[in-house]
Amino acid sequence: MATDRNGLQTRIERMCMERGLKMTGQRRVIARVLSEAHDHPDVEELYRRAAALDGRISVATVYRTVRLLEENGILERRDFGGGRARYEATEEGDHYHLIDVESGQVVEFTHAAHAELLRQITASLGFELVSHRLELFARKLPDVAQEQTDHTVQTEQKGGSRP
Amino acid sequence: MATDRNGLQTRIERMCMERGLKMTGQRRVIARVLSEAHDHPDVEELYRRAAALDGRISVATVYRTVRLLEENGILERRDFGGGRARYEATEEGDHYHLIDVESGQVVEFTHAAHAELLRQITASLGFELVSHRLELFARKLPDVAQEQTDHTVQTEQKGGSRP
DNA sequence: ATATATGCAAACCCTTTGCGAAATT
DNA sequence: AATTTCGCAAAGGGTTTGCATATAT
Repeated sequence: MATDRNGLQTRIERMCMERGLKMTGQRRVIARVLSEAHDHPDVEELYRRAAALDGRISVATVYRTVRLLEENGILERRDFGGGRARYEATEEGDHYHLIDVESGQVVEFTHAAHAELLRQITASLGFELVSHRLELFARKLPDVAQEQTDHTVQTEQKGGSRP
Repeated sequence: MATDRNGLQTRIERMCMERGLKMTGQRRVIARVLSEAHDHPDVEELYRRAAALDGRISVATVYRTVRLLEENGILERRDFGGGRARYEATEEGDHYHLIDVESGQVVEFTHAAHAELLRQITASLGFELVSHRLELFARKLPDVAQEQTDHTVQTEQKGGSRP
């Protein structure tokens, strides 16, 4: 039964097997990279990390795997501007992204009321909300002590982009 | 002084001249096409419409012009999914887009409170909002009589796409 | 007259794909 | 053993660009 070289299954590998996906060595490595990623890597970066673990992986396979996982609801594709798609594991809690226009840093935040608000707007237009996209492009303010709100803050160091 | 064949300046042509942009024949045609467009055409569509008016226009010029106008705040680039950028003239009133996932139809709506809400969220994260992106992907509901809200509704027939 | 814009076609970038070889169930 | 996946390199689709020519100011 598929386990990695440490005898441990990553969360994403488990999800793959639950869906009956064939687990090849490459997929296991990519699954591990994704499970350990706490940022929003693009394909090239995933490839770099995967290749560092295994070497026998091609970019084509990363593209194919990423697509497969997205189709299976395991991964989510994001577009933060900049031409390339970026990926993150599907999480339970909906969250949004703020992109620092200067550094490219991505900050995740939640806003529980938002989804409901969008659902209402959609309904008032005679539609049923299927999905939505919300990205904030912002610039860091001089560091004034901030009050803590209900927003979850999570910081990430990553490449630049423009709206 | 630059006028089109009818002796009339389009709104966008006027904006170009205000910004001191050199007005070539091609730009005038593209400006006219954009001024008359009430939808969100992609470059290929703009090219088609421009070529219908003039013929001596290349796609490269449309790309260059569209980029120039965007850099000058005259045009706004949109991404409704589907790989190609789509454009619309910069308007005073901020509005958002709902894309019908089945027909590709784009519905514009306004939501005054939204921008302010996003500004607050951004501030609470220690940032200053520069710009934002919000798109709703939705499916048309069976036609129940809808109450009219403050949302401005404007309908458009246009090519498909997927979130 | 000078600087800028255009057309054309080649180049680019990210992503997808055809094919024979390799690996999984 | 049958089927799916992989690696490679070539192809695709949207967008950009180098260069010689044409055009606006």
